[in-house]
Amino acid sequence: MPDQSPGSRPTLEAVAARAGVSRATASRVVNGGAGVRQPLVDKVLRAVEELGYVPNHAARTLVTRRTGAVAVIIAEPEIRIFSDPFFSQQIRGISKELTAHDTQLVLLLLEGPGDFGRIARYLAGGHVDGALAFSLHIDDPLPGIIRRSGTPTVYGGRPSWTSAPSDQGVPYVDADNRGGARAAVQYLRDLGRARIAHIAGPADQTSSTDRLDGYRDVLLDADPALIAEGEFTVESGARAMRELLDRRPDLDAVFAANDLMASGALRVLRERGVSVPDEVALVGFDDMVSVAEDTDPPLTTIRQDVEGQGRLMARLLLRGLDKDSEEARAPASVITPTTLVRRASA
Amino acid sequence: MPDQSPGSRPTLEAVAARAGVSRATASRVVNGGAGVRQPLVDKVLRAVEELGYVPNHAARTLVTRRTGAVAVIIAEPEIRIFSDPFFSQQIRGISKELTAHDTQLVLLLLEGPGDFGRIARYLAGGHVDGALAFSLHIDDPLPGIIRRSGTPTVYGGRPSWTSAPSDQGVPYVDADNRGGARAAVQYLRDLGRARIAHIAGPADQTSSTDRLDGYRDVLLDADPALIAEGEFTVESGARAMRELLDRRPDLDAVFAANDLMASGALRVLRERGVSVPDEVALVGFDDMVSVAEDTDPPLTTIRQDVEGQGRLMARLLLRGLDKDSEEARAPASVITPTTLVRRASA
DNA sequence: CGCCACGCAGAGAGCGCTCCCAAGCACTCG
DNA sequence: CGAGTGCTTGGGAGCGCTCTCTGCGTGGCG
Repeated sequence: MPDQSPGSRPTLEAVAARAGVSRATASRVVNGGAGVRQPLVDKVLRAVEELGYVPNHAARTLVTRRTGAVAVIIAEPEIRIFSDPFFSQQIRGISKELTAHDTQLVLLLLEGPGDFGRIARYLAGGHVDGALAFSLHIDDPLPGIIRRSGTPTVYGGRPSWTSAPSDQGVPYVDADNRGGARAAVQYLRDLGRARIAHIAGPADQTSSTDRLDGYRDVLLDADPALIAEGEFTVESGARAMRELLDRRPDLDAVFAANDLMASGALRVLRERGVSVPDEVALVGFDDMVSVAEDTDPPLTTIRQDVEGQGRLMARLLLRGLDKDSEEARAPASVITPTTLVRRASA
Repeated sequence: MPDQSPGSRPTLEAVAARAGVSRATASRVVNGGAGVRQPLVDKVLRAVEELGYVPNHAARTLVTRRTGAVAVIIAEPEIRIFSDPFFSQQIRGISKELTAHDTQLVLLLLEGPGDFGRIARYLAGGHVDGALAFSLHIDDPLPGIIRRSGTPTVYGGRPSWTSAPSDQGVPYVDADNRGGARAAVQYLRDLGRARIAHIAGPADQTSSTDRLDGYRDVLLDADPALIAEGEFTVESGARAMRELLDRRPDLDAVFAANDLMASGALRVLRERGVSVPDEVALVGFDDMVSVAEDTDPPLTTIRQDVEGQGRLMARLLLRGLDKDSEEARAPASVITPTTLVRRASA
């Protein structure tokens, strides 16, 4: 086959010459062939085949002003991205969707707090058509940078400056954290548990606060002593559980804001000889792969479709990008449903 | 008047005009300013600043034939990328190194077995200057595709068709799997264990076979019944452990080819009331974050510097790319050392 | 004081592609 | 039978940037 002729690759010009047509016609064929008569289409296609022609992306971008690439920006401190399959799954979903639309995925990981300048420059440089951004903490400088760069962006997780799920300003995709939390606590209460504690996530993330809100929705008058804060890690979950146990030894249920913390809590419970779910019922959140199912006992938890969220983000973005009417690019946010998964811990 | 009409970004032409120099001079300044007198440099820089000029990447690529981007190709079935922080860490290292060299990271996840064509087209399209590829199983079509595309590539993990670590053909970075395994088994033997079992990984990956080889290096005459195969997952580790226990109830140590399988094995051991490390000593591999330390008891394991490997891969690739002497681009492979981390399981 | 050499700036030619516009052409309709 | 209509096709002008090559100014040196 026409392997790489060492050095330069064939150009459209070459294809056109070989097919005996003009460059314009060759271009039309390569881009779908609309409005070109069949015999010519075939000829061009054959030439493409024979020459092993592949369009030069840079040249195309230069004139069309579309890069066919989307940035995925992850501005998360080292820790979480390691222990959390969350991003991997999210990215998998994004990748699926982008691939289906022939769009490339440029990964932008923030390297330290001084790295925002690079991101800003990159976005401003028009290297990508749009962006997908994650992990916004309160006061995160990223949204400002993104807005200023004018890059169409869909956020993963409700950005902190949006007030309500119905906020129309910035498009984002998020699980129904509040509703899920509500379901979890409701479930515990239906089980007859009366002193339901909550291990919350970091207060500067909306997923934490939304879940906490859900907890409070059900337990309007919850004792503050029943609430402890962790950082979404196993260790912090263990610590929070100890606090809780010390403050309210009489608690009979725990709703942890994620499975990692739930598993930490579980360990502490076991250490202290508290039986789960008999003495204390435990519910997590996320249905995290290779965590929720692998604890002992397996975790009852709230499942969210992380990969689906990734797909959705990409879809929303691409839709906004496709809109030829530049104005109509205001995709609405989407809240994805959660479901309670019953296992043995509650 | 030399303002940006909202929509189109300023070009070099505009900068040059504003600075009162030619486009060529402006270009020189933007690219380092070598051979341009100071006053002019300043003028151009000021113009850049005032106009908010950012070079158009596509135009630059078109003429320089360098994209300033590198592809990271992950051809792994869904499962592992989710449960395994391996890739995340590796990518973190890669990202660090690439960022330091102002190079972008394009993530190429293989979506299903039919997706190789896309990868091939992408590489052939010259979208990237080089590639970093992972997870090659035996008979993986990827290497062929990559080779044919002529894309300079560094592999992560020893590709199966290389025979020895000293193989000079394809540059790769890998941990000293064999040496690490040797150390693990040696350690168990020094502990006085006589019937050391091994839970191996999938036979079609070199990391598995290399670790198995290391095991055999120490236990030259190991009973085949002491070896079971898993798939690097918790569940498969548990299954393998059951097999092993059924076949050789007298075993007094287990070396698992990764921590995930070790943790699965641990669960089974606990279920069967076998005490670890007293009755059976257990050693894992990888020192996987939020696994090795979080099991009960914590895992003694072989640590490898995954992030460092990622950095190394990127560095090797970039070095090969930088070499202006096109011929000299044959970076050697690197084997990174492993260390034994003593915890409670052995 | 004049000539040569060298350093620095500008002009211009593309890189490969898309897309506008006009030319060509077969048909149809009046 | 001529003009009109609608498709195809080709020509050509750039997209924004780099880079070679030329030209000019200046300084050094004979």
